[in-house]
Amino acid sequence: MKQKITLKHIAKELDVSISTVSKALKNSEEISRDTKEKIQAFAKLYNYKPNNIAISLKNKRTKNIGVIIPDIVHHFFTTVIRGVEKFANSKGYNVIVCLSDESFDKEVINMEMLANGSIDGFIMSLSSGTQEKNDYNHLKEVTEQGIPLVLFDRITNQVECDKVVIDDKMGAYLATKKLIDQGRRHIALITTKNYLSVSKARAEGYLKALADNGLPVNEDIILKMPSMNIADEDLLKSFFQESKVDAVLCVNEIFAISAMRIAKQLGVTIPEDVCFIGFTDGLLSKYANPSLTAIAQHGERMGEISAQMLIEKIESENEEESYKTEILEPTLIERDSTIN
Amino acid sequence: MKQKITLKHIAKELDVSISTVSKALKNSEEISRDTKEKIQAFAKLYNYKPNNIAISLKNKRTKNIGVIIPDIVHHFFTTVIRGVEKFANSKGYNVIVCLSDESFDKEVINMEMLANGSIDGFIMSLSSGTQEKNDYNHLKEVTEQGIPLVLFDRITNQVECDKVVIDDKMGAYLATKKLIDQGRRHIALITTKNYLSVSKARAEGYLKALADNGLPVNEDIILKMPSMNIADEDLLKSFFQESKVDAVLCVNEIFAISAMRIAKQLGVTIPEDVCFIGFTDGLLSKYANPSLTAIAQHGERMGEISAQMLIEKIESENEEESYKTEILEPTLIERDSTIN
DNA sequence: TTGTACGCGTTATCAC
DNA sequence: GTGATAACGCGTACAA
Repeated sequence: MKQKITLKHIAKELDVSISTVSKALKNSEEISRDTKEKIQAFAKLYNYKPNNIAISLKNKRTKNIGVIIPDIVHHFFTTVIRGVEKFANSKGYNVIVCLSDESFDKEVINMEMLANGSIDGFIMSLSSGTQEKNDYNHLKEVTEQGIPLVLFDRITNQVECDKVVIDDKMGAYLATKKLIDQGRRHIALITTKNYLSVSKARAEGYLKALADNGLPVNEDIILKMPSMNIADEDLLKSFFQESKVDAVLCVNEIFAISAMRIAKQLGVTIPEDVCFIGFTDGLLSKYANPSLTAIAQHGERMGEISAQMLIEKIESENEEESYKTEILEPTLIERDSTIN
Repeated sequence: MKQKITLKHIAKELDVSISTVSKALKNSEEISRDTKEKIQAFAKLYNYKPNNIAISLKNKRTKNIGVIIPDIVHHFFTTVIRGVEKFANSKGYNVIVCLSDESFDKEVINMEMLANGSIDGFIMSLSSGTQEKNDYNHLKEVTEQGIPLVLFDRITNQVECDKVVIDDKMGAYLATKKLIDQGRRHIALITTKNYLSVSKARAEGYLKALADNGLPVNEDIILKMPSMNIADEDLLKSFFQESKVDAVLCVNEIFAISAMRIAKQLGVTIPEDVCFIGFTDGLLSKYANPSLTAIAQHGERMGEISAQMLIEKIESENEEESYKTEILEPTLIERDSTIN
């Protein structure tokens, strides 16, 4: 096992001082060509690489960014990570991923763990637990310490920081509008209990589209699921049995896929009898049968933008506190679950 | 903006020495009750937390583990990350995720980036680029430096380290056997060019099952896709048009879903005309229509085991080099794409 | 041209 | 009971 080599080792071996070695390796003009060549050759031979930790301690820069997300099975979050990783890597940063598992406590623990010097900044999306509890002190503490923070997708306006979202309201509006334009009049909304910022915004868009087109709101066809990750199939079944609907808008693709399946089991023809549109244009939407018309959230782009905003903040000298909120436009991807 | 507070600050503020503060905060017996209380109260008030980086430098332990995977859109890898994160977190470790993007070069860069002190050990799955190139020097260098490494799923026996895999051969065997038992005789295999270790093992299982049951191998119904991430639909189409098959085994679920769709478009009834089985029991398999019989790879479990093996190595004092290979048993999850 | 000294934040050892 | 010192690995201002 060949030990990791340090400046000190090289210095001793070549009988020069540590600082000479340090300078030589940075090609400093102060050092003679001879010694530089000697040292550089030696360093290369033994594959010297500076120790990141020491450099971090010195510079107070870790070149790490912390990403805290509620869950990693949601395809959307995966694409965001990808975007973050891509941009961050291109700027020489590593990505530390922590999962809050939708829990307030885990979110707090993860943040504290990373905030003690492990990272230069945070990119995060709030856990449902946090949004439900409506407690953002852990975020505030972090920003007060001067650690840059970018919130994406599930955000709060109770914390001052950079934010990246898609226009969820507009997305829902577009989708609902499309359904209305196709002559649908009984449009259901399948969502979560609405403490989630995104669910709320999506419901607003849905309601506004109805209102703008003179359609009444029917609370009976607004279905609220207990969990964001899995659809309650019994609920769906009784829903489709009892309600007369001709279109369904879902706040995520798992709900949409599950709803389509239950509907088909009950003899519904898609899209003729009932049209479906889901949020998040993920793999499931693409490969569903029929394929699902979806509102794309552009996760990868969101990740890239978040990373870019964060790194700019990290690397900017001036401490003027100005925060931006970037709003991305959602896109409707039309597939076979609606009529073209 | 309240700056991060250090031992030095506390020491100056309370007019004691740094070492006294350090000891007091660790509740050392050496320090008088009075000073301890004073210091602890002050530290708590200003929310003192030791700086991770400084501790890392001192202990030569970062409490970070590096995970390098080819891609994050494959559901399987996501579940592995989850397992790793779960176990690692419970032991106080953070997870740094890097994506090699199936590229040898990126894999090397990521490894080098992390190997210089940022992490205590690696968990990784080889990129296809690396397996194709068959060059594992970057792995060897890392292990020679004494950095523990656990390979999972896509492994190589050219590097000595801990490994975690499922028995891919057995999985393919089980699946093929099941199809044969159902009376299928023309069983296709949809795979990748077989430099990928897993594809190779799966092909072996498939071939062995055929041989054990006296069935001939028909090279014409072994279809090799150019990419692991996306199925070439034209290839699939001409394949189903030209070949007479009554069952299909796919090395991943994207191939399986795509194949099912194309087959259906061509008027095939599933599972009566053709049965389908796919590797990786992911969301797509579960939500497909018909739902896909799948070979579960137990990604989360694999992640947990990898993390456990790695952390044991990291924290073990003795340097005896003994490496284990953990082989998990695959499970066949029966759904509607095969006859029950 | 090279070397010394110091600091980043922490802990451990030893001296007072 | 408290404090000074060295060390982890590196970079740099300053001295020689």
